[in-house]
Amino acid sequence: MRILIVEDELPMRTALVETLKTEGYRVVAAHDGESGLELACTEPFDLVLLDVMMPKLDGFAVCRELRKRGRDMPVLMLTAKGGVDDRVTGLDSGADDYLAKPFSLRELLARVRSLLRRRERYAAVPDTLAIGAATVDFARRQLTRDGTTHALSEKETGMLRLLAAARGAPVPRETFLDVIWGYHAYPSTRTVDNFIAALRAKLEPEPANPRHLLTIRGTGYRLEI
Amino acid sequence: MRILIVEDELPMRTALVETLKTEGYRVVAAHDGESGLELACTEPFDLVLLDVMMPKLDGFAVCRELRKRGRDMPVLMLTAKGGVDDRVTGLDSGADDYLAKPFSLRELLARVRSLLRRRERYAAVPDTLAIGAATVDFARRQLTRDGTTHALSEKETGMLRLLAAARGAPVPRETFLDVIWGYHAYPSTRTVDNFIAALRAKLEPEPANPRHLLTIRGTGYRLEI
DNA sequence: CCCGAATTGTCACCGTTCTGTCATGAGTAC
DNA sequence: GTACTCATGACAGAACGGTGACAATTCGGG
Repeated sequence: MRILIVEDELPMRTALVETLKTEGYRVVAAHDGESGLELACTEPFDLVLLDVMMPKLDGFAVCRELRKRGRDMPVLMLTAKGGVDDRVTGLDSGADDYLAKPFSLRELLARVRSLLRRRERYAAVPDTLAIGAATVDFARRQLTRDGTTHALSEKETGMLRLLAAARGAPVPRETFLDVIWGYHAYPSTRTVDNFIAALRAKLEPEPANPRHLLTIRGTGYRLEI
Repeated sequence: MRILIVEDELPMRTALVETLKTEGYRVVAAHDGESGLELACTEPFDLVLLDVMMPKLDGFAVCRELRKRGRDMPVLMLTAKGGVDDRVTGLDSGADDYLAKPFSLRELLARVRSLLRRRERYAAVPDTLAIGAATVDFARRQLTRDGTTHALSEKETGMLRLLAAARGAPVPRETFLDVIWGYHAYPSTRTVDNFIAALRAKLEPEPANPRHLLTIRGTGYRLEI
């Protein structure tokens, strides 16, 4: 797992690099926002640790720019300020999690692991998947059944992806919200149901009698291929 | 991948040649602007490294002349001056990226990779392509449908090429801007939409109901052949 | 077997964001 | 000068995401 650290203060940078190396991650460090952004855009990383307080290009700006350029690796923000405002700005700019200094290295590692794990399952899904009589093309974001092709929205694609990644295991509603919606934005559980309904309409020959996208009462949903 | 280096100072030239050769690129070096321009026009290169400060024909002039003659390989400018002015002149003259001396070789390699990657996909498109009832001739820059032939502008051709290279996957607006417009010149996203509209008018029998050049909301566009 | 609580399905509605379109104008090549 | 290409901003319309109300279903306990 390759991790990029963007942090201007030397002592903190060193501490982060050493800690993460010890855990077996491959670590690259940048000392300001610009070089960090450059690195993040040109080399592949599985996670970015981003300090907020940096001269010139701060962490928020780097994160926004990253998202703008379509990089979707998880970003963990680090900041000295602990205010709510900062938190909101950070998550708004596209960060996935947020850690206020001072933090314990133990806590840092836990969050890093959590973010990496979140991606893992999700990433290992093939480009196309056959579900009953239907075929899902994740790359093209479309679903074909009986010769009819339905476009899938961003969230719909994400939910199907997550269900596929679970390989038939039930996926709790909370997991959908965590992974698809992200750390912030917590819509009601009704929202998840709505998307399930939309997916059933496209996927199931008989949406009222689902045979593939099944309800697990009290838990969530699971995908029967 | 063939790279042309145009640099008058011997030590720098040697360093660049050696570094890039070590990375496995095929490298040719020119020691002044005129011979560099000559080489760039007569032999095929995938990338040009261009020093700005050279006697007689400087980097800006070489780059402008290259573009004028229709060579569209990526150009990476190198200069000792780090001023904003220089940067603007460089990008205005048609360069794709800009690196101020002194720079680390690591950074140079990262930019080279980035520029080459940007082109990669783009190159592997056949000369003509059938899209539904239409036929695109990339070399002649024209599109024929129902016996009517439409001329395609430079940007229109580029966008179609990029869409074709994506093989049905969605192409983000950012990617269009990166690849077709280049590193600098960041027009608004409305510009991309306008070109899509123009392409639809020529490509689609029913431009209001596109069946080939599809919108992927929140992302960009994709080509359904 | 029936009742009631909890969970899920469905629907209409609304605000936000994104896209399509157009008029306009600068810049450039012919 | 004229035609063409490209860029911009305003605006309207559409798609998407999110919510709350209510109906339907499930399940456990009397």
